[in-house]
Amino acid sequence: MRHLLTLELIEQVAKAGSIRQAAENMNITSSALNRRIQAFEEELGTPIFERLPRGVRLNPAGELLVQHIRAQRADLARVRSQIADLSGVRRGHVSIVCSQALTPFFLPAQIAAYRARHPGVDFTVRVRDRAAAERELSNFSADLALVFEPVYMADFEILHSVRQPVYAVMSAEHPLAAKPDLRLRDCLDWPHVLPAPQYGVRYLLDNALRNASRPLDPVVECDSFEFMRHYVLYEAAISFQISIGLIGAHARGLAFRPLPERDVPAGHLMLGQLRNRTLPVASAKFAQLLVEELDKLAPNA
Amino acid sequence: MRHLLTLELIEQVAKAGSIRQAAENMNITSSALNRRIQAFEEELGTPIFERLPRGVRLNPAGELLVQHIRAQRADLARVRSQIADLSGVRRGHVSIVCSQALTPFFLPAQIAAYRARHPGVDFTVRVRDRAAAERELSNFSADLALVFEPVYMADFEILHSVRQPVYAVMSAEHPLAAKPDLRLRDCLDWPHVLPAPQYGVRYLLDNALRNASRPLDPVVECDSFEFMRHYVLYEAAISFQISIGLIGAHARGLAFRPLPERDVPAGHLMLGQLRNRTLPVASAKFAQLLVEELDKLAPNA
DNA sequence: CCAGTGCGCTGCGCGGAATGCAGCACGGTG
DNA sequence: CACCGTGCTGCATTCCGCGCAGCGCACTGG
Repeated sequence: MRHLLTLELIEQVAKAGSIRQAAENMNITSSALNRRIQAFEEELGTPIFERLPRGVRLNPAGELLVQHIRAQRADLARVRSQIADLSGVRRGHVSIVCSQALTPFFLPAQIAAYRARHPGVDFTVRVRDRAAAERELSNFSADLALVFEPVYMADFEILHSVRQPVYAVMSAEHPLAAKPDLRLRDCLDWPHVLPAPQYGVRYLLDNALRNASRPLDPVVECDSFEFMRHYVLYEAAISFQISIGLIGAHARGLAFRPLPERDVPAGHLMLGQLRNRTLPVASAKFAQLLVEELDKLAPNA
Repeated sequence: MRHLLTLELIEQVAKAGSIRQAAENMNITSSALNRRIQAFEEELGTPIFERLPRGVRLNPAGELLVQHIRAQRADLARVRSQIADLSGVRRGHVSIVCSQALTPFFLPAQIAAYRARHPGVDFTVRVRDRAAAERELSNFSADLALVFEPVYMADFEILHSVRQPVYAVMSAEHPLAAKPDLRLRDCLDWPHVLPAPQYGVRYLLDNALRNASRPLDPVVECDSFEFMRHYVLYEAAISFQISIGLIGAHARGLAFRPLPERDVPAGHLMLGQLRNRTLPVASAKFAQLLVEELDKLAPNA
């Protein structure tokens, strides 16, 4: 959009940290860019960049402005999507950021189902830990976030929430696979494979054992749940995940058993968006679909 | 703001209903304006105006776009206000639309109190009936609405609500001024002076008497509450208003007595804004002040 | 200590985009 | 039928924004 060019340039300068660098990226000369910025600051009545010896940085006013710029672009995209919607065929784009647990089964199935009804809509899916996911919402670089145990930033607006107890995951031949009343301490008798601390499952386990005599002592700590699911097939170890990522897993020789909530409280898988933002048509409809399907999955809060 | 010029022109054309007319208003030639619009439609990929023999009119896509333009301008104003707020002194503008009951006492007092603390903030106050008030919120032509018995449009977000029983208003010498247990039917024995049907007080009275044997039979129907307050000093008639507009009125020879709620249910005076909108700093702070003061006035819901 | 580097910024001359002017076709009006 | 007001377009002009080259500055590293 032509009329937002200056704003886009400002955003680029903020990202690059230098006028010359940004000018390079946008294929104009630094002088032209410099003058645009000066003209804009003149018009606004206040500088938006601090001039540093090695470049520029946004000042607080600039931070506010850049947030506005992102909101503008996102809202324009929404308007275009609504206009496209008027003319019959639904087109559009949905950008969603999610926790790893959603990648093996749930999200692919939902996106495919949605695309079967609206082939004109395409998707961007990014896997991020819970902190990064919320950051991407604030950036307007994602429309929706489907995150396990989000960190509750102020501008994360919850659209739906489902309880997700923590499951112990092991090989189907593992002795614990058949034990009645599986407890967390039983699992800790065996080598255990844990997600890195930035993940929600780990957070819940850490909390559960904060005052316990037996600390966690992972033989493998890693940031891939797929890795962990496969690892327990090679060593008689225990891993931990939430159920939504385990659908269909027993077909691959895995067993998974819920941990009692008196040992590890259930976490919450939450669908959210940036507070007060109006989503594009496609994203809003997809969010609606997700809410329905999540509700079917676990009708409790 | 330079970069929004095209958008502003589009809005002007929409308002004027003709390119030539809008061009005149904005001091450019119609050809220049015409080409800007064509270029914009080209860029957007769809027309935004219907071409009619006597001018142009927004098509649905254009309606969406104009709403976006208004939102964009309002949000930019918010950003500027927040930036101004960074630099210490609060400056800004508050645009509020209200029911007539607020004009004699409450709103002047609140605005003066706010301006005593923040002299850099100026105000626009417009008196509108409850339907028009909500329309002005949607337009972004008002930040806040303080309305008696709003019509509950979907995008009216309630910030605060206070109960406001209906009072009978009469001359201090009127026989009913001293009657214990004043009932609505007592009032109807006398000539009565009523607000026009679009006002909340009238709406409540109409509802209360829908199935009654005695219909309303106003000797004067009018759209000025000030007129009605003064009229009852000249004829031994009864009028009806809510208490917030009557503060200080007994000093002027008026008496006012609450009607029991079994006769006329209390209405609600509501402070609201456009749903999901982030208000400029000054407006948000003023809204906060209003909430506190309304709450002091009547701590019940 | 002093070139070297990368930065923001500015004077200058040019090219293209936006403007204004005049005029076209069209449709409703009286 | 003439007449008006509309959206739209060809053409000359103007002027805004661009790239080029170069300045002064602050930091860096040999």
